[in-house]
Amino acid sequence: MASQIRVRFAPSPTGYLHIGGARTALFNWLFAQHHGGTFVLRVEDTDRARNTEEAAAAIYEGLQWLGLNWDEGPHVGGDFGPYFQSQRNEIYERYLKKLQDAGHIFEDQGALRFRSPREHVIVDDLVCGKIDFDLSNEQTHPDMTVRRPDGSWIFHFVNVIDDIEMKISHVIRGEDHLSNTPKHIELYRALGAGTPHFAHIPLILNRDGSKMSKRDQGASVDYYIKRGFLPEAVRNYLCLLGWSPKDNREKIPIEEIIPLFDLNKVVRSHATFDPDKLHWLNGEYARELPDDRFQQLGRNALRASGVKLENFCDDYIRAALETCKGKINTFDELAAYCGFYFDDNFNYNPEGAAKHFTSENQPRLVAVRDAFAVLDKFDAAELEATLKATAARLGIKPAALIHPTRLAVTGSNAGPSLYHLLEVLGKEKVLARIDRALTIGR
RNA sequence: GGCGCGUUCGUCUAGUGGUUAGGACACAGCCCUCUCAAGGCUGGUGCACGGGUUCGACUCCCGUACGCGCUGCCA
Repeated sequence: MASQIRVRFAPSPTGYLHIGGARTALFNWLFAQHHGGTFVLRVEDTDRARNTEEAAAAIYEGLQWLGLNWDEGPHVGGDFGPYFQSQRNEIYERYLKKLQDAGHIFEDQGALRFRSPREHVIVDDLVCGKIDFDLSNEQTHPDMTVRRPDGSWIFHFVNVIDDIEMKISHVIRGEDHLSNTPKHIELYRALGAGTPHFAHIPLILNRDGSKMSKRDQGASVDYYIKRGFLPEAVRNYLCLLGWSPKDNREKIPIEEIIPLFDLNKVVRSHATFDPDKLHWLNGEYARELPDDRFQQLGRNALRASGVKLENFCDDYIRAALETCKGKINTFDELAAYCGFYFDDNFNYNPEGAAKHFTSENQPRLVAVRDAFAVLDKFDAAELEATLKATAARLGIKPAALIHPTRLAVTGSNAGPSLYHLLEVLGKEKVLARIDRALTIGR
């Protein structure tokens, strides 16, 4: 038996999916998943119907990336369409007529307004609790406009009608709509429709307490797609913003969140978006990625950074990426981390060069080079043994050789395991790079 | 201005009258270690303020402050 739970995400096609909108969509989706209900996507394009498809594409892309697939809406259809407000004019006309016939509508300079009954309206919110709004004062609560003189519709009106028509059972939306809710309820009543359940979820703010807006870095889901974040990590992080499993877990698979998710566990206060924590959580997911997916995402990231992978053979790329597993948090860090595999003309880290390319280390590096040069097997185990033997012969600690060698072949003080990286690079490149360092380093 | 919501470490949160106020990110130190990560250990920082109620308040009530939202012929 199908559940009667129906929720919707109703974005305006702005050309990007806001991180707060994504979280609202996520909570709706989770609620639907939890109850075996239906998740509807509706595009609220009352105002700017022109480039709707194009502007909505970014929203589809963001939702799909996060795995928030809708059961009804654009592309997938459904029994309550169309799912674009710009195509629902007849429905709105019909409802307007109904209100007009009942005497709820009056004209004001060409615009149409809904006459408020002017009473107290109790909003019984699933997150915020019961709230009493006093709408009796016309000065503070003017009659809302439902239609502009040019015939276009106002959000409050069409939003309510669509929720009625689409049989939405739970309206889960941002807290910025809480104060609008009593007006909406007046409309439901005037239309003789039952009111849905409401749940207003707290807003996501910037570090400085301001509302995240389009201009803020990281306010768009697209930002995380481009920066090589993992959708499951972003989704997990978003779940933790305003909701908690209450058992101290942070990293939770979505399959485990679904049965746990409930509106009454949604926090009432605003949340500040913390990029650091997302970064950490992404690393948690990145570290346990299956090899094939890591390889795929790694290659994508390198190509996006301008690395010409076509100039290298597949085994080499594979081996190179293998040494990076578990080392990066987001894939946009990859090029900086292992770009040396694909570029012989890298620069040396200045601090590192000052510290390790010293006259004292010069002969040591030569010793390493010579030891490596006579090796037949150029694998990690052999390289490690050789380097350590060389250190012992010189009467110094392996570290005294390791650091200059790493800098010489990678240009950096940090990176993948030295012995493995040397193996991947291969004898020819390793020797050439040490030679280059010996020239430049003096 | 009016109305509404909110306020536990810097941040996300647990906590529903009696707790050494817990966890996580970030930060610092130590351990491990071929670097960097990861991992382990340790540490510091918190109940906005003022009144009540109560034997006892982070928890309940009132007020103040601060933040946010709404107050559009934006959504």
